[in-house]
Amino acid sequence: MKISEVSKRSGCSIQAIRYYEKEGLISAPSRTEGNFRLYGSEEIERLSFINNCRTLDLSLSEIKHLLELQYLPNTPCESVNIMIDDHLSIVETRIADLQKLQSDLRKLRRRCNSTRSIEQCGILEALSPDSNHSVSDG
Amino acid sequence: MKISEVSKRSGCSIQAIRYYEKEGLISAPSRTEGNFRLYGSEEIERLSFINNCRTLDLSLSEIKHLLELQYLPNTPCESVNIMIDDHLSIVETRIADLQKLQSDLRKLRRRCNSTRSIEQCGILEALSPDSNHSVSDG
DNA sequence: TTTAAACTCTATAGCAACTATAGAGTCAAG
DNA sequence: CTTGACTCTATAGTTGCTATAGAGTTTAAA
Repeated sequence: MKISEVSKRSGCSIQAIRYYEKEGLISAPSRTEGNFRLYGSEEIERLSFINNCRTLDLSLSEIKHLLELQYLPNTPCESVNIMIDDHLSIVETRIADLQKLQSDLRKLRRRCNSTRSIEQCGILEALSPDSNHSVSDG
Repeated sequence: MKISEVSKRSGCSIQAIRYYEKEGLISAPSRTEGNFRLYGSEEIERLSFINNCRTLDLSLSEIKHLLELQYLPNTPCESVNIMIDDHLSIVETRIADLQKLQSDLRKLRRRCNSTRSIEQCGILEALSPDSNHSVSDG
């Protein structure tokens, strides 16, 4: 299979596949006489795995770690669990941060209706440093 | 004032201040004989404004737009409101995406307890493409 | 057989908003 | 006068790709 077929079957873009090769997540495949990459079906599995992990926003280095673990089938899988837990807590933190941001933006938005001038705009006033109405207070 | 003082008072890092100058968010200040940047208090206000906006995750180009509007005090401020609304909807989408991710990760995590081997790990199994348990299903 | 379309290759730049570093110069205090 | 703190510019690095240029390869039709 050439790269475009592998791309379709694995869900990874062609550029991404070449990038993963460069980064060592997949090994360099054989080539045709004309220097085109040639893949077998194991590559599709591996790339699909990578794609699944990317869907979950795991970083390439985390994925690399998971791929390496698959060559050590008797190792305890605790580090996999820890990785997922760590990832979960990052996601939780990000959600909380964004919810704070959302609330700040909503408060800010309430400072203005659309009929004013820039000079009188409550939003710009709230963003200004000498304002009594800071970004975060209600 | 030299740059480190402005940094402390505005909340922007020294590198960030130089970056904002390069990007045209603040104008190039005067210099000492020895080529050090010298600022007045208006720069602190402007940088604090920028910092407030960055806290709300507004992009530099959005901030640039807001700064330009301040020179047009009689313009209607509708575009400010629209910008905040647009920003809010981006944040809302991001939160929803992350919540989906969080739920997927939690489901994944439940596939494994820490006493197994890599070979038997339910997490790795779920991430594999030939699995009947895809990443997203319960 | 030619030729054009479709595909692939490498290498490089770009994204966003900085941070970090190197190497050099400037300034203030002791 | 020297030492340490500060500043300067320029460049690389961050993350995971995408987009592009310019060149070569393959395939199918005319």
